[in-house]
Amino acid sequence: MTTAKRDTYTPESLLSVAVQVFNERGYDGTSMEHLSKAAGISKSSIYHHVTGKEELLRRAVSRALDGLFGILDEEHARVGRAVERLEYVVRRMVEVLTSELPYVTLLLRVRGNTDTERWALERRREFDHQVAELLKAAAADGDVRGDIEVRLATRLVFGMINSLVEWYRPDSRGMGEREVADAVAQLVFSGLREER
Amino acid sequence: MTTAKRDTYTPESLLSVAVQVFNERGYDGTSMEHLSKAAGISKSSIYHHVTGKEELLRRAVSRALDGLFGILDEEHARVGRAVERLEYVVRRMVEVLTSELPYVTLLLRVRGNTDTERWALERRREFDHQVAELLKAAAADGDVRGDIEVRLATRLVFGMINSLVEWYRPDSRGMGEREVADAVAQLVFSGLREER
DNA sequence: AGAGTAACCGAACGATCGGTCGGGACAAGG
DNA sequence: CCTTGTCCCGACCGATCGTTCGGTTACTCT
Repeated sequence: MTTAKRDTYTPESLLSVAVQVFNERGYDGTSMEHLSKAAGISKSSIYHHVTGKEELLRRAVSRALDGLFGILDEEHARVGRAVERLEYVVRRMVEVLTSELPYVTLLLRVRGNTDTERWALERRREFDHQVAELLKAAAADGDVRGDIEVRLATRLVFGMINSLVEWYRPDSRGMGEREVADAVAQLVFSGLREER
Repeated sequence: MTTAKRDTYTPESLLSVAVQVFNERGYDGTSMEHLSKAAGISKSSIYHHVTGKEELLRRAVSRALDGLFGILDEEHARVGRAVERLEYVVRRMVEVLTSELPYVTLLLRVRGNTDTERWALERRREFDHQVAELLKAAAADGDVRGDIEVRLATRLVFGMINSLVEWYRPDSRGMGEREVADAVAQLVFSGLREER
């Protein structure tokens, strides 16, 4: 009944080590040798748990994409006024980025050199597109300024949110997930300027 | 007096080819073979023009950093009200990002695996710091909202601007450099919400 | 105790990595 | 003509790449 204590690797626990190294050195810059040192097992032992380097990448970006697409299935993202659904998605994106930080970080850095990477890029584009549709609906409602093109605004907002992976570290005290989500939401909707 | 026609490579012309490939495949994902195919000369010939792969990276990120730091030396970035200097820097950053797109793209993607990369990261941090000081001054003047921490706001604004390298393509008609700069400035200072 | 298997290892594979070497083609200057 | 220097090449270097293989350890179940 009780889960036996595990002092050996599972594909998942190995993944968490690998993703960390991938993010430090870059996927291409990480050798299986690097992974084996970080995991504390031999290079060949890694292949007992996963089929190879690319499977680790695939598992990682899948997890990130599942988190992001999961947002769009939530009730607050599906019903209600478009501008409010948009704000909900923006805040939830911050939450997913922070909670799944290393996996999303890896996702946002794939270049498209392999089939796995190209698939990840395609899924990302699909997600971006769905959020862009939300922004378009909010603009049609007149709740969002119409003088900035929808695609351009989407990209800039995504750029701001996605930049989280470049600097957010969960341990850095004084900057909780909630504070970041508030700041992003305020900046996105009201901008930097002092409220009039 | 007239410059002789050049049908051979110079370090600079080779650099422009190399940077393009670096940005497509990632620096670590690019081999000297890849570069030689793209340049149309043999692998060994590349070493006639540059000392190696890392020099190409160093030249590229130097060019990008020169462009960015150059902004801070300009008159409008040095004199006047802080909030206006900040807006000027933001707009000029967009201009530099677009005009030096491939070089800045490469700069924003270095991971820190080599001495060159670590130096680039250090210079980037220095630039970010100086812009953060500008934002802090604008906040002290009361021209910028005080409820978002300066460092956090700086990072988010940088995230938005730097995301340009992920999607801006100079050939895409209907989206000129000026339009992007306007959109960024409006979004940063006024946000998405319909003006009241 | 013995069988079965999950977890792991060192050694080695062919391929590719960044970089070196000696020399050939060619134009310019004498 | 011959030299000089630029630009380029194929062949090759030792090192490292991701991966495979044969085999050992150690735990589980009967």
